[in-house]
Amino acid sequence: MKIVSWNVNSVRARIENILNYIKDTNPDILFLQEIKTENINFPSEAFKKNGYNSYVFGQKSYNGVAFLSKCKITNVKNDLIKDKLKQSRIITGEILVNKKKIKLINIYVPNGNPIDSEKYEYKKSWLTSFVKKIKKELSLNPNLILSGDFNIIPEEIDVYDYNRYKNDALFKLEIRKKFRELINLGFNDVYRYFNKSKQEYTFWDYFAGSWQKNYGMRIDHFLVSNSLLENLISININKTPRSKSKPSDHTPIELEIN
DNA sequence: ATGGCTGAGCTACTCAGA
Repeated sequence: MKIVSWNVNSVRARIENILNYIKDTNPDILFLQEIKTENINFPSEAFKKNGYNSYVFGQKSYNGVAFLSKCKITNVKNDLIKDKLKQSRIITGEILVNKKKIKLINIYVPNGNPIDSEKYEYKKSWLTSFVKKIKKELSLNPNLILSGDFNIIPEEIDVYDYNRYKNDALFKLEIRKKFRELINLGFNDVYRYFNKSKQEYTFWDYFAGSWQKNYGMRIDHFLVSNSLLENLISININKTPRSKSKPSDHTPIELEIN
């Protein structure tokens, strides 16, 4: 089973890119972030024609997350944590794989820049609530797949020049510590599990030729709980969509499990 | 290099992204 996470930076502006990607790679489930639209304007019909059900937690203009899935996702919810600003950043659901009930958690973590603003405080408190909730979730169901745009660069190797990001909300130590807290609850950063020292990215800025110069960062992640380690087959950052015309600034990360 | 693009909402421009 192939599960993909992709921050599409507007589902409506990206519809052609997404449909082309789906036809090329044939994933079973997609976790989308930054769909930037309300539920009513989500292009569910276009996805339905291509064999996918849509499960949407939208918001006007900003944020918004969704699942696309060939199979049914059950128990879909938007209320995993209480979001202080009522932004659409989490959607969860359940699937059955080889008799294992797996909970899917799709997230779009606040960016948090600039660090001397309320936005940074929001990111910190959001992550604190989230880590706390995930600890509880793990005690209820040990089989968790947690993925999305974390807006966290885990380590120095995960960005083209970490010195430039020391005081950035994506790389500040107290933010990276939140990521480590999650891992320490009993998760694996799947990309790093398979690639101990490889340097690859999932995001490149639109400006200053960042893509051409490979000035990127790895901020989109798949975390799976320890109980699912035996089910992992592979993980791949697929850079092709970022090279296309009118791309998202993020590219998909693809997980294969059995 | 704290923005050089890009998208949404809306029709001139701000806000947000990372």
